[in-house]
Amino acid sequence: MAYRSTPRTEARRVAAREQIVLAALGQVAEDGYGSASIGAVAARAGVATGTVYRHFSSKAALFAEVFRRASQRELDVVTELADRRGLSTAERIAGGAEVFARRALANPVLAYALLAEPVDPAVEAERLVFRRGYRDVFAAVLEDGIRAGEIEPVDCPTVAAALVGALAEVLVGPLSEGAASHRAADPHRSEALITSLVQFAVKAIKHEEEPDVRRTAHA
Amino acid sequence: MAYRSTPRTEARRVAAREQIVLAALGQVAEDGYGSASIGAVAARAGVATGTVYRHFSSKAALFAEVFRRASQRELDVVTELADRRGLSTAERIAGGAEVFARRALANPVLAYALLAEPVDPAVEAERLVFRRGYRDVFAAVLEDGIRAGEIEPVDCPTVAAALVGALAEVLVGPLSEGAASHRAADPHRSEALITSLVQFAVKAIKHEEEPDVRRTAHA
DNA sequence: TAAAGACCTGAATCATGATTCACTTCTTGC
DNA sequence: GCAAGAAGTGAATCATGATTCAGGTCTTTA
Repeated sequence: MAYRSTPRTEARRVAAREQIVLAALGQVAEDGYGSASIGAVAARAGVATGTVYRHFSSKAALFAEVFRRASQRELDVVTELADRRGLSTAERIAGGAEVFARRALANPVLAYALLAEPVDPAVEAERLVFRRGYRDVFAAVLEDGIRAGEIEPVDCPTVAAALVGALAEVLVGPLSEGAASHRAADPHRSEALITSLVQFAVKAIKHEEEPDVRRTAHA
Repeated sequence: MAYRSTPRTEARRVAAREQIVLAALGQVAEDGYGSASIGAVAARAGVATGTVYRHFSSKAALFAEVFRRASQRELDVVTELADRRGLSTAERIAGGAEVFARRALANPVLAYALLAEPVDPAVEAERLVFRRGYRDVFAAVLEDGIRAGEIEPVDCPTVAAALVGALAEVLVGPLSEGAASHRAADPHRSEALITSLVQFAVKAIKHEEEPDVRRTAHA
C-alpha cells in the first residue's frame, strides 16, 4: 500500500544530486566561489533552493563535495604525470609542475577558487586536504629520487610543500588579477611563467653541492 | 561662540583612533580575523561600537589599516635582513627567509591571519600588496646577484614570488593547525622547518649548471 | 484508481554582524 | 556660565544570504 524507492527513482535522485553538484561547480568555475550562493546554484541547476537541501545538509557540505571533486580531478592529472615510469626525478617534478601550472592558467577562475579564494572554513578544510595531496605526490617523487641516489637527502614533506606553495603563489598573482578583470591571460606570458616555474622547481631539487650558508638572522 | 579643534582634542582623537587600531590588531593576533567583529574590537578598545565608525568609515577600512600596519612591520624586518651590505646573494636570501619564518612561527595566529586566513576582499587587496612587497625585496636581491655575476640570470619576479609562496605554504601548514589547536609549536620542529626552508631557498637560487629538463606534459 | 509516502517549490523565516542615529556628554571660545 | 558644535553611546535597524516548512506534485503499490 505505498511508495518505496525503486531503481528508477533512485537513479533520478542521483541525477538530481549530480545536477546540483555540476551547477555549483560551473558557477565556481565561471564566477568564483563568491558568486556561488545557494540561490545561484539552484537557478543554474533548474531547481528550487529548497531542493538543494534535500540533497545536501548545508551549503558547506555541498561545496566541500564540489571542491573535493574538482581538486581530485586536478590532483589525478598531476599524479599521473609525476608518476610516469622511466623518468628522472627532475623530469617527474617538472612534469607535475608543468601540468599544474598549465591547467591553472587554462582555467584561472576555478584555479583561483581552489587555491586561494576566501571560502567557508569547512571548505577551507577540503582545500588543505587537496594541497596536502599535491605535497604528498611531490614528496613521494623526492623520496624515490633520494632512494635512487639521484638527489641529495632533504626533508621531503617540507620541500614538497615549498614546491606546492611556489606554484600556487606564482599562479595566484596572475589568477587573482585575471579573476578581477576576466581577461584571458596573455599566452606568451603564460608560457614564460610555466618555463620559469618548471626551471625553479627543478633547480630547487637538483642541486648537488653542500650549501655553506651562514645563518644570519638576529631573531 | 563655538568649538574648534585644538591640539589637545586632536591628540585625543589620534589616541582614540590608535587605541582602536591596536585593539583590532590585538584581536587578530590573539584569535584571528574571524574573531574580530566590530563589537569585539570596540569592547577591547573600551569604546562603543559606534565610536569605531567615527574613526573608520567601515570595517574594511579599519582592517585594511590593521593589515597594512602589521604587514609593514614584518616586511621592514625582512627587508632589513635582506638588504645588509657585504653579504652574498645566498646569505641575503637566507637571512630574509629565516626572519620571515622565525617571526611567523613565533606569532602563528597573526601570521596565519596575514598570510592565509579568509578575509574581506578589501583586506585581501592589502594582503596582495604585502606579498608583492616581499616578492620585490627578494627580486631586488636576485637582480643584484645576477648583476654581480653571483647567480645565473632568472626571471626575478617569478622566482621571488615562488620563494614567497614556498615560505608561506610551508608555514601555513603548521600555522593553520596551530591556529586550530592553539598549541605552541614544538621548538625542535620549528628549527628543523626553518633550516629546511632556508636550505630550500638557497638551493633554488644558487644552482649553476644549465638544467636540461625535457618538457613533458601533454596539456 | 486510490492511498501512502517521497519529492519539489519558493516565499517566509532566521542568524549574523555591520552600520546607523537619536540622544547624551564633553570642549571650546566668548 | 553658556551656546555651539564635536565626540561618544549602544540599542535599533539593515543587508545578505542560508535555511526552513506548509502545501502542492509526482511515483509506487495494491
